[in-house]
Amino acid sequence: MFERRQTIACENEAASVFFNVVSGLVKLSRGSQDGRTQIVGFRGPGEFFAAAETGRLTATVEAVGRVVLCKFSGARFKRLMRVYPQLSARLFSINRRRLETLENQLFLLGRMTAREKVTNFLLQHGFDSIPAGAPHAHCVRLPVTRAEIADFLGLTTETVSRVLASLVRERVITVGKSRAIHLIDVERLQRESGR
Amino acid sequence: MFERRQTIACENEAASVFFNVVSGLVKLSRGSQDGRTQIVGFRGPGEFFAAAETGRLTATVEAVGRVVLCKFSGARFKRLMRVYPQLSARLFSINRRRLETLENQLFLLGRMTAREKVTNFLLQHGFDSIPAGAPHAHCVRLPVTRAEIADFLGLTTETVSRVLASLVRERVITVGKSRAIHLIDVERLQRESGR
DNA sequence: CGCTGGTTTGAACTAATTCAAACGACGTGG
DNA sequence: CCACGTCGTTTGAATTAGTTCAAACCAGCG
Repeated sequence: MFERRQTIACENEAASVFFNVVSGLVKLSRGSQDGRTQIVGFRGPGEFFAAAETGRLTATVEAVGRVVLCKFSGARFKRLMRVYPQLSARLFSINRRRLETLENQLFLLGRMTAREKVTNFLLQHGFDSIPAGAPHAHCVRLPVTRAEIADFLGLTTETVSRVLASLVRERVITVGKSRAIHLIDVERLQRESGR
Repeated sequence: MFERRQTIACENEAASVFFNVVSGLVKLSRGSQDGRTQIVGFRGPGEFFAAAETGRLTATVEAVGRVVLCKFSGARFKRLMRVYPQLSARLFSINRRRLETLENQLFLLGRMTAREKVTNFLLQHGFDSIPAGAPHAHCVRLPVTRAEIADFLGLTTETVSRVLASLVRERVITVGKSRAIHLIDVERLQRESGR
């Protein structure tokens, strides 16, 4: 169990462990000395993150909100792998999917405009998005701050804020209190999301 | 066997295959309708690329120079997996390493300056780099064009060219004919490579 | 010798950043 | 319940890194 903002594990930290997210959301990020950081992924309920065979984390893990985790030691995890052979195949296919996700993100970071980045984010990360009654009014509850969105998209908070503001002006979305965002014109978002 | 510029397989193409690179270099890339492309990786001799279980490639594969490949059909590959169980473990750990590489690339694309991107590229992709006699004069033979470097680093050819020019002006590197680049001041490059 | 594909260079432009300030939401404690 | 402080968000103005467009240049090659 970790509170908002708490660091769960650090980049390069020696730790032969496997964590499963029970509830809440964590972010995995890379940083440089001078303070720049890039979020390389989020993990929600049912998802996991783990140290490589080398026993080192490739990213810093931090709680986005209140988070409950289930921790397996390296040894215990190996035991599980032996008992459930299909687990190994499952991990393999999850890793494959993650590679694809990261490739997508490479295109996003390297080739998309700020607007495209943000619309993509809105469409993909409706973390607990509710496809509310009306077909054209999905509500996305974003548990992350503008700064975190920025660190994920390779932008600044200001730019994220400005893009959202312009989307509001154009009646494509509306932003409510406490990080709620309503997607009004999903089709338009999709058209503008590039790719 | 494929010649320079030849497309070996296309993004989303249905193809249950596994390719091993025997000699030469291929690039994996993602593209959008409007022509933007982002290279998501290179594969050199001894490395492989394959379709996911879904049987679709996640990227377009193109020959960088003349390339010799060894192709395994999906069925044949599965047979190999059964015969050599350690192969599966090996693939797993390679995928893990690839995840880490892509995470690095995310930071590079999202948070580094053009200069840092290029210096990183020079240091990492000495494809057939010769640690020549002198300790401070590594020679990198780049088999890729400026445009390809740009597509890998999320820049334009012009920017890549300009950064290289400025590195030459500052006597950190020299560029020879036919894509040879000599790294004069490796220490400086490392210092400037960010991270 | 003259193409062709790749590279370099310059000048103008623009998307996104930086810096600064005001604003709003939310929880805490008086 | 309200005042206060903190943290996050928004907005504006100025700046800049990188792009775009255009042209010249260069190397390799038939």
